[in-house]
Amino acid sequence: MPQPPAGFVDAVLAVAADIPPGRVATYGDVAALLGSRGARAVGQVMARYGSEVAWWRVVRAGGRPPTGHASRAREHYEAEGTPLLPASNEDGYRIDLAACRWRP
DNA sequence: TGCGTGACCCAAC
DNA sequence: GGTTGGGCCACGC
Repeated sequence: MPQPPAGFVDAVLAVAADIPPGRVATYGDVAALLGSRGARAVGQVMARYGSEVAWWRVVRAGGRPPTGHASRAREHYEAEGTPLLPASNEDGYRIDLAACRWRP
């Protein structure tokens, strides 16, 4: 594992680690908790350091899984009992934010 | 110091 | 219901 992340990165990972199993938070929510609107910056952090946290608990607005990782994320959701809903998109599903959206 | 990048978000057509 | 374009932010070179 790389050296300890910088301030913003550490904050993002801390929030991700704070999300309890079976619940999820959106990138925008995580950014808002950090006092910033850099949802993309959060995605950058997850892309680089996501391997060390429950990245699947951080999803996009609308309950869609991270781009290019829908398949792996789905297995974690089913394993943790996260409520999913059927969808006609390529991922074939979406997360039920109304039921499992986490807020501090 | 400055520009390009990205697991994004929202409003509009 | 889907696609398009613009905006925001932190990071790396």
